[in-house]
Amino acid sequence: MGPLPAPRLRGRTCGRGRDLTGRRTLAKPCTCSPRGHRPRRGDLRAMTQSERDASTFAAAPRELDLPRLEEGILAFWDAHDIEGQSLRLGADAASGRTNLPAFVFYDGPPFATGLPHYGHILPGTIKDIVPRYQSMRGLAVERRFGWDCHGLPIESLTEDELGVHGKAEIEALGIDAFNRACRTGVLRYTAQWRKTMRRLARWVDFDNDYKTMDTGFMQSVWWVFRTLWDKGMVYEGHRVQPVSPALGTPLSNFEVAQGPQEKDPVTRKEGHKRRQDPSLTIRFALEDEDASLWAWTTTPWTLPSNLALAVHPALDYVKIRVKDTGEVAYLEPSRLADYQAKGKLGEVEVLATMPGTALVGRPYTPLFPYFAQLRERDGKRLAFRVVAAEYVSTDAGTGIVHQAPAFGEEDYEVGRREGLPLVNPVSLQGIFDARVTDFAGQYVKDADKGIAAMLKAQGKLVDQDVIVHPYPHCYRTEQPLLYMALSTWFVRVEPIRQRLVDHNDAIHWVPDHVGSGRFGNWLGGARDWNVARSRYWGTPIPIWRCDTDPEDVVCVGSIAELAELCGRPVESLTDLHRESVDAITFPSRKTPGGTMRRIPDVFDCWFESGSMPYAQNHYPFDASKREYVERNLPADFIAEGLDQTRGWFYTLHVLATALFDRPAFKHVIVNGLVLAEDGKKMSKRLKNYPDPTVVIDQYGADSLRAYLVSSAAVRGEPMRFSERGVRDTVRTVILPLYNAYNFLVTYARADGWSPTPAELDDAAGFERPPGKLDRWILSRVVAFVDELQREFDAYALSNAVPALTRICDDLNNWYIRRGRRRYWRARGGEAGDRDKHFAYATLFRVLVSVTKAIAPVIPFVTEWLFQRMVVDTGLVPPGTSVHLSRWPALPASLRDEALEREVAAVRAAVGLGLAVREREKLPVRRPLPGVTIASPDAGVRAAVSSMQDDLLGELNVKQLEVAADDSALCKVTVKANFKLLGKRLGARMKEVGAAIAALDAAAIARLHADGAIVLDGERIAFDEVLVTREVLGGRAAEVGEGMTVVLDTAVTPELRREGLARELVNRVQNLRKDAGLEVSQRIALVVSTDGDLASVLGDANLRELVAAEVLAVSVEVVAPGTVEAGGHVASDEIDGVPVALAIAVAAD
RNA sequence: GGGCGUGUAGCUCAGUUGGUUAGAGCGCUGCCCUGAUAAGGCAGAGGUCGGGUGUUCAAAUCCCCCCACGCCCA
Repeated sequence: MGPLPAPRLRGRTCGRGRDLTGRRTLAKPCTCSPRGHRPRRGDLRAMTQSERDASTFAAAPRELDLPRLEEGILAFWDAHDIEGQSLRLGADAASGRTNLPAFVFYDGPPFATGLPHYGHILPGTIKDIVPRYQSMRGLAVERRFGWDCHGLPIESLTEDELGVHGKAEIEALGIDAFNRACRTGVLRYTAQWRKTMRRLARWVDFDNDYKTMDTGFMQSVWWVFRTLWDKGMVYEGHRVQPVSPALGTPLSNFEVAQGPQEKDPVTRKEGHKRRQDPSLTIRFALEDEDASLWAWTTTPWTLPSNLALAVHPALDYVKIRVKDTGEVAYLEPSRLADYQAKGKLGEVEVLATMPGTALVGRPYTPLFPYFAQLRERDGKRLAFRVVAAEYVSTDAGTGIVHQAPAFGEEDYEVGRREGLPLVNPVSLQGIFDARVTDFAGQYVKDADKGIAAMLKAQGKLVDQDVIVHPYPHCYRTEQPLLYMALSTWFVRVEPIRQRLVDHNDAIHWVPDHVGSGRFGNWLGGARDWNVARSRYWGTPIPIWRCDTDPEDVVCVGSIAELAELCGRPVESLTDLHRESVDAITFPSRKTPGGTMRRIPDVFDCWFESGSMPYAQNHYPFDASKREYVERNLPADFIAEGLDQTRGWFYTLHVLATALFDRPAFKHVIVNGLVLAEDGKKMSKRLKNYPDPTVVIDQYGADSLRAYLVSSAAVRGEPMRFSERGVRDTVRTVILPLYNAYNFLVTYARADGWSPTPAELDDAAGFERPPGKLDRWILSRVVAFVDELQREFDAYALSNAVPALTRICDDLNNWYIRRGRRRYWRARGGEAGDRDKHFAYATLFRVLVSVTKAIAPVIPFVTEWLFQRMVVDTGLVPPGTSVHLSRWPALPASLRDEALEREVAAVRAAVGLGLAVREREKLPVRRPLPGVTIASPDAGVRAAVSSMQDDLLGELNVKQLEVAADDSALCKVTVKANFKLLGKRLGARMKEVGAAIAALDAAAIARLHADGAIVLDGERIAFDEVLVTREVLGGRAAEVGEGMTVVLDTAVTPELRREGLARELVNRVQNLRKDAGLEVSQRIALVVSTDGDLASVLGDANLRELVAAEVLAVSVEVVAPGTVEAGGHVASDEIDGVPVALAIAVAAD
């Protein structure tokens, strides 16, 4: 798809041309100025200087250039510090400087490692809409921007930039230099972020932001950790982690995922790069029987660390004798069959079958002597025994799995459960230490061969093979990773699991399935949290350990405490990063002669994100904010993407529960991922999405916001971003609202009508209009405002824009359309003036209310409308903003649902009538003698009768007849109401349903009259059937919506002449429009024609009708061919009669 | 491999405790209307409701299995 043209709206003079049939043509050249040289009439500042009359509406711009309009509003907000006023209200309330009720919002910190894209713009919009709405509701909302500065993404970026990779190189460069580079790198994009957020009208305080790398923030993180420590929630443990031996460092999951990938040749699935590894089947000699256990491994280098063998407790195992050798061995029978099938094993005799549980506990001889001393402890068997493990599978191997607890996560878990010691004779570089005497100093993967050879020589090898399998490799060195248990620090989560689940019940999730499903499940199975990372750029873990007694550790909870411990002045400790605190040591208070040194780890950066409610306010060190923090937990509202479920949402929740036994937030909107239009991830490389700044410059931020916030993504589902969608939003959302405003301004200016303060009064004080049309639109607006309020209060944002389109439809396609003539200048009479006043006042009031209610979603256009309607007209002082005003509060008593139903019935009748005209090819301009509306519903009949004028006008017919009985017009059939009857009849439903459908007209009439009928022995009530009507053949009628609409199509000569007059009116109006006349300008009309048309104008009444409709002060009929070219002229045919028109502007 | 979600018209999505003609908007086609609107109205074409199985008088909807996509976890 090529680039989409920007929507450009032009004034009437450069509109698409029309020919005189009223059809639009594309032939007419466009006279609008080229982009960039447009008249600046849409610009707020320009307009306020040159075009604004005191206390009346400014003219609508000839062109609506949304991006430019938005820039003007940004300048207006800046000039009057509107955003600042809103933000300060929030900050003041939050900090207790004012008594305004507060609405508490936490901003989730983005990683500032790139430019903002749709994945930030969508949550950014959500985070803007809710606080704007709550502000209008009278709450003060503090909104502080947050920056997540630490963590691996920024470290990786810095490594690339500095060209240093891995621990050794970073430490050679110096942590100081590395962290300095991280510190500058992380703020590189802040200016662009700020610019983009401003352009999107996201009101958020960048000046009073928080950064996770600020000393105050970091000190609060220490406090959080120390508090957990004091509660006994911190312990040192091990976790099996992937290690890159070449880099000599453990890797994060993120880095593992960045390792080389390839597709599996069979499954075609992307996975780790595949490699060849040895595949050994080893015999372990049982100590209590002259037999062996066969076990299998693909990592021979872990065999020296073997401490157990695992069997599945529920699987059956067999004891066999191999016929050739006489060896007796145990293994799983399906695996036995596999070995035999592959020819690795000959005939066997099955000696016994037993469940895995029967093998558990049996002792075997250590394969190697290195750790044989672990066989017993305190006289009890410790290692080298069979254990049970559910994870044992029969996919490969023997069904008996070698266990080396230090070298696999599952092994580690089994070892922990079984109380096995943790034996790790391998360094981070992958080198065996001295304990493995035969292979000491060897790289483990190199030792694989020697280990296999030794086992073979000792007769312990059953089988040796090679396996090709996907295996994680180092993202830098491409060497295979080694998994090993490393010491790390944990926060206990398992003991507070139930509290986490309980507090989650109090959280309102949007969509709710995230809370009950993904998040709830995660909490229910929550594991202790490994909070330590052996990295550099992060908040150092404040644990100091004695160098002579590893059990002697202290956790430091503040700068002051550290200063006291190390004997330095507090003022000298201005930074808490590794380069500043690693060197700090102090003598142990417990261990004489011992020196306390910090452990090298830093915090998982999620620990910092989860600490933000406290750390952003330097809790508890800043005494002025202590109460504030405690009062503002939980937050009223947060929002982030679905990917944060186990990230920020989780860490916030865990820490709030652990520290304060509270949830961290009350309402949360979870947005889904924004995908490219092709349904794939947005990718810079593929260029499968348009640059956000380009989209904003083209269509405006309001359109983008409205588009995003109407998508499934605000309900946590993935959405496909389409530029076309943004463009359509301009047309379907922004323009209809603008058009309604444009109508008001056009006529108010022509009429000199200006609003008075009474029209701004939402309270009950204003004078209620007597007319049905006005009362109807007011009722609709009350319903609209209520609906938005309900949706916003439920944090359901996606229905706001559809609600706006519905009210705009009511406004443009019924209220204004039906009320059009009320705004025309020549009305005369006191009654007319009074009606006109209500017409203007109602439309004005409606537009202002709609503008306010939708302001949180489309802040620019609404501000622009507000300025033009309310500020320019002098109702409020300059510098007033829609976003600082209160939510519309129209009296609920304006709601009139009965009236809404009436209008709905009339609009339905009109729709049916127009459908008849369509089908019968009866153009609406041609009047028809009558319409009959038949409905058994008295409400429908009353509605069409009472709004007869609207109905006749829309359908262009002269007479309305209303009837209750439509039996002469329609064929009535009934069918069962399955929903009702099905419950009652169950299995008989089908049979009875058929009987109901077979009822004839007479039976239906009886059913209606008696209220019930007996069929197949079942009594069927009238309200248990559904009535369907079908128009009887050969009629100009349509049926639907509980009524039948029939048109009388007998056109009299008189009606035909009137139709011709209206055709003529239509041609003149088109010409007026093409000529660019103002709506109130008078014209002199010359019509050149003969025949029927000339005689129509010869009729004084019809000539008067035409003249009145087109504002002609004179109508002259001349013979064909006498209208000159030039000026405003047009020619056409009406009913085959040629006609030429000429108009000239006349004096008023 | 596990958890959660998604799959309905060309596109974006509704579809209630299961109820028999599966809807809307956009786009397309035709017709119509206009004293504000590059708008609007009416209609038409367009669907194996991802596939399969089961439960039921009745399944887009409930069960089970499978497929595809996404996120998170392993």
